[in-house]
Amino acid sequence: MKIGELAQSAGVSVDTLRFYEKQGLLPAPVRASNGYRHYNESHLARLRFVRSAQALGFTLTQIGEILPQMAQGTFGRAEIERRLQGKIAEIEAQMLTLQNLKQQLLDSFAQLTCQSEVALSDAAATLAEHGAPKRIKRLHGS
Amino acid sequence: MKIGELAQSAGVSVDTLRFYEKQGLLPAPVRASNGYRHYNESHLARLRFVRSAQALGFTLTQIGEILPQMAQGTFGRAEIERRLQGKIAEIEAQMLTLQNLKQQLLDSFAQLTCQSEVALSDAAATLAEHGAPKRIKRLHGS
DNA sequence: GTAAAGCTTGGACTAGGCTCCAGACTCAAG
DNA sequence: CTTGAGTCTGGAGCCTAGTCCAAGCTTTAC
Repeated sequence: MKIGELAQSAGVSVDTLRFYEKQGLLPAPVRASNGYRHYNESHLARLRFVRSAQALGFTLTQIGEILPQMAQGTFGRAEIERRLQGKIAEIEAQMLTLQNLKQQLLDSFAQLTCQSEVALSDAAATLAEHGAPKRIKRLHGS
Repeated sequence: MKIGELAQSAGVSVDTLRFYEKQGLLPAPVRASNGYRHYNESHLARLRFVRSAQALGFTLTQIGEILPQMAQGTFGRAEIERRLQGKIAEIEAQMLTLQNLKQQLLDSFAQLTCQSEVALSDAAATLAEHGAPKRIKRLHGS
């Protein structure tokens, strides 16, 4: 399998594949005499794992930490459990933040419909004084 | 008001103020003969508005679009309403994504406790096939 | 008088995950 | 043979919202 074919199979770009290789997320494949990378099924499986873990909210860095442990087999049930729990807690915290944010927007909206034209400004000012959420921790990239 | 005083009043760093000025979020203040910036109350008000809008989930870019319209007075109730609605919709979409993500993690977890040691991998693979959330749109910066 | 704190500038740097580029090579189709 | 698509490399650039730095000025406090 050449790089374009693997990219196609997995739904990623060839740039992404070379990037993953550089990052150590994908093992360097054998090279044909022309220098072209040649991948096999195990690369596809690995790539799918990386993308899936990413979909589960893990960052590439975290995935990079998980991978060698999995390969060594030292990655037991307890460890997986711990990581999943941690990720769930992260998500719950984010949901709470969003819930607050939404409520505050709804409040602004309520003020707006029954008050004045500068309600956004007012609501925002009020919000700022009474302590708004500072920032939302990003789960993974943009 | 010198830059440090404004920063103090608004609870931001002087670096942030210079950054906002460069970005056009804060009008350039008059300079004293020594080159120092001198701010007035309107700068503080503007700054508070920027921070508040940010707290409401708007990005600096979005705030930069809102500001000139507000200054012109062409920014009526309908427009504010529209933007708040849009932001609420964004948040709801994010919450839904997080809800799905959490459910999928819980599923992985369930599989894990009653199946095998490679459950994460399995769960992830399953997730990938059945359509995982691709990415979470960031509400605002890290 | 001297030291510390504050102000000025431009520019580099951060994280995360890619994306794009130039210039050179290889391969497949017509 | 030519053309176009695919591949190679290293490195730069993008995005957000700042933060940090150096080198040099000014102001304030003692």
